Amino acid sequence: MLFDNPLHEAFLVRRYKRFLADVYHPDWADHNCPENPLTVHCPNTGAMTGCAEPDMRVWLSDSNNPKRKYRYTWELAQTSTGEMICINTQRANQVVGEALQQTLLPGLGSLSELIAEQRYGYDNRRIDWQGITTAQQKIFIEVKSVTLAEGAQGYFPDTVSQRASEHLRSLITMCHEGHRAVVVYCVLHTGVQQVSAAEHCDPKYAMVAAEAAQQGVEFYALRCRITNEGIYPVGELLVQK
DNA sequence: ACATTGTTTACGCCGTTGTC
DNA sequence: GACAACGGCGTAAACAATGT
Repeated sequence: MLFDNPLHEAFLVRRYKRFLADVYHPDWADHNCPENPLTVHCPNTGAMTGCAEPDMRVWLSDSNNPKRKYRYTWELAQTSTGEMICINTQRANQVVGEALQQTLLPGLGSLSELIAEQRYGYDNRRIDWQGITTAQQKIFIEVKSVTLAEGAQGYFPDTVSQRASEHLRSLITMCHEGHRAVVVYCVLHTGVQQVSAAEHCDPKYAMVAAEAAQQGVEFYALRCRITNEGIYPVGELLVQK
């Protein structure tokens, strides 16, 4: 996934009201200090634990859309140790889509008829990706973006997420109905070498994840290269049980 | 039109208080 | 005693910006 234009560097002042963040850059005439910030759109409704610390170096995309209230979109953040994090949750689905097309997750095999955001089942829930395996079996893929790191260990979720547990329940149902059901942790933090369910953030999710694995739901993690020019799927990472 | 999700505002209900 | 007014509490709706 290539950004339309090179991203603009800035520094974070604060993130607030879910969708907003204030940033500045010493070189910008109109917004050169934290006291006189530029407000940008924050496309992440989650907790963003460790991704939104004051003074973090961040990168913005320019929508070039005159209809938007806030022209710039916050895409990346850099930790104090230089690791890159993508905070735009929409990117995860795109990058996983590319990974599926490139067969970068060997365990899934080569998939055909990939459809995004398809509705499924009695609860009419949206599933991130749906496809057909080489064995002509239906496969459903739920993408979860991993941005929380403690050292090289990545975790999902970064806060209690009832929704995430509900998604796992849906996947378990899909397994029972004879389909393949998969979670792909899209690792959007370059410091992460392995991924596991975050028992310390959401014990219930960890429990349901273990149950899902038992019931046949498959778990994969995707490593990504993240630069201010694009986000590229690289290959598989270990998911710890 | 719907989704994202935590916060804020609005509102309905209940029990207490004050007044006639 | 009857009823309005009010505070507290819990729930529901609105809100923030954008993309699909």
